[in-house]
Amino acid sequence: MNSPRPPVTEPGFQKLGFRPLYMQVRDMLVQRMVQGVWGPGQVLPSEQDLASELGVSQGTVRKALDELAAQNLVVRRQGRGTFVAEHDEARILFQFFKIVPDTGNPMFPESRILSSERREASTEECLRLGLVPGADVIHVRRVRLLGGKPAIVETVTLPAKIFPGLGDDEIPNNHNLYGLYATEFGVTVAKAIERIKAVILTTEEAAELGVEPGHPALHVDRIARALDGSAVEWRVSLCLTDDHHYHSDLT
Amino acid sequence: MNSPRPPVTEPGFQKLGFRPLYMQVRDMLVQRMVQGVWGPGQVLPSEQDLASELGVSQGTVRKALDELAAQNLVVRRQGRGTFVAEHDEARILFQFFKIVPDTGNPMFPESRILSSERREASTEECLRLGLVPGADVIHVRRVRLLGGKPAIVETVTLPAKIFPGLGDDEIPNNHNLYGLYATEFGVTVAKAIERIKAVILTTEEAAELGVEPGHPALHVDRIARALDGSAVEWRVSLCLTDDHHYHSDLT
DNA sequence: TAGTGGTCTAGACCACTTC
DNA sequence: AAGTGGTCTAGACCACTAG
Repeated sequence: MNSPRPPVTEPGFQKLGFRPLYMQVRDMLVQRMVQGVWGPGQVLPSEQDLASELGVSQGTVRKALDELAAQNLVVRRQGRGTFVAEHDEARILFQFFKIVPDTGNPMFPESRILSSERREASTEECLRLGLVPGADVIHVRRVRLLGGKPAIVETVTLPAKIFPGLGDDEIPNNHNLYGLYATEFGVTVAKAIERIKAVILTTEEAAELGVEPGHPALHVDRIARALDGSAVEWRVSLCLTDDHHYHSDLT
Repeated sequence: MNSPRPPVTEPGFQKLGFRPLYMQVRDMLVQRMVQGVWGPGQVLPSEQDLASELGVSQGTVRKALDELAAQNLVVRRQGRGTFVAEHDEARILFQFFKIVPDTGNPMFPESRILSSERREASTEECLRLGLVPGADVIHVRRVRLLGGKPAIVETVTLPAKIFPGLGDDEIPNNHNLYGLYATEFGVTVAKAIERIKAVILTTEEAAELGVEPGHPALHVDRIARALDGSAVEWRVSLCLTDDHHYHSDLT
């Protein structure tokens, strides 16, 4: 990558070390985003500049950037440039928030923090978040409102190590947490996996949501991962589905 | 597309009629699959052959095929060729069947047909499937088993017009319906949208699944669409989530 | 007008499969 | 050895944005 003829296809290394150039470029770009060289919302160098810096053709840089755009890690804007993706409400709404009204358009929920505390991680929390035993976690419980009515109660568990100081101050209500992770802690949530079950609400849960005990709800268990693939959040949401549903695209 | 210099960028048409060449190529390839020129599992002409037939460069054909591969409509195999995607169990499992065991690998369910009948579509069925009032539909009810135990009971509603003769004979148990649609009726399911809610099973539903009444379950409402975007199936599934969950990738 | 991403081309060579 | 898709390059031109 640092000589005009890159060493990718040197004889003797074709089998073992073969990695397409554009993948190497893509990985390096991700690495720079992880390191914070380019932060969310900032513009990347132009394709030409990246190409000449890396000693590859523009087409190779383009293919790398196309993949990052497909993963929603960058946003391309013709005539302006390529930007590191932000966790603004628009992105959250289309990528990470799957509860939508049965009729009408998706909307961002209001939020009310119920509690937040810091404590030692349980065995299960260590397992799910990939923590060493004894590590600390931060717990946040909150209710989220849709159309003015409580619709979701959720528990968010975070490794304290990568969110230093979180919870010492008040956590803002009505905040987009992934935006907070990005702006305050330099942590970019890149993808997540959810496991969904149907459950019956307990008396306490029902009270928090303002419905009678015995009401059914979706139990959504999410692990969110950063750019480098490490788990940065475990979130369990209980969602009422009387006026809303979980939207899933099978494409 | 039929002359060496395609008319895409003729002066005077740049604004109004502008459509990138590769999109035109992509749409034509889809159209040919819709028409059955190339059926599921069959190999397409090579990129070079398509390029010279259409009077474009290989790179343009490649970009069109790359998009189709990203949509799972074709499968590319280096050294062999590009094939129209099939609805084999592997594809169903990774693209259309989202209920997976809590521990262990995804598996394809057994199936038991409960009933099938043909009747006039209700107002709601016409709405969901885009049918004209008075059109006929075919109803199939079946129970699906995972690990030998009933886990899903579902109702499948199909426009009779595009599945002529279906239900006259016995519908095979244990069959992959999307494979059946493709091989017997030339209908390729290309994508689907699911709306998921949590519900309490009725006495009858609970009996069919072998659990006590009042049990919670996922209510999965799916509209499946063919290559041309028309709705070809409405499926409502009630899924037990005691040993399984709905898997959702937020990528 | 200058600079960016988007499209399209032509050609070279590599990796993989099949005969 | 021949044919396929996969990678990489170099260069031209178009569409869009901003100063």
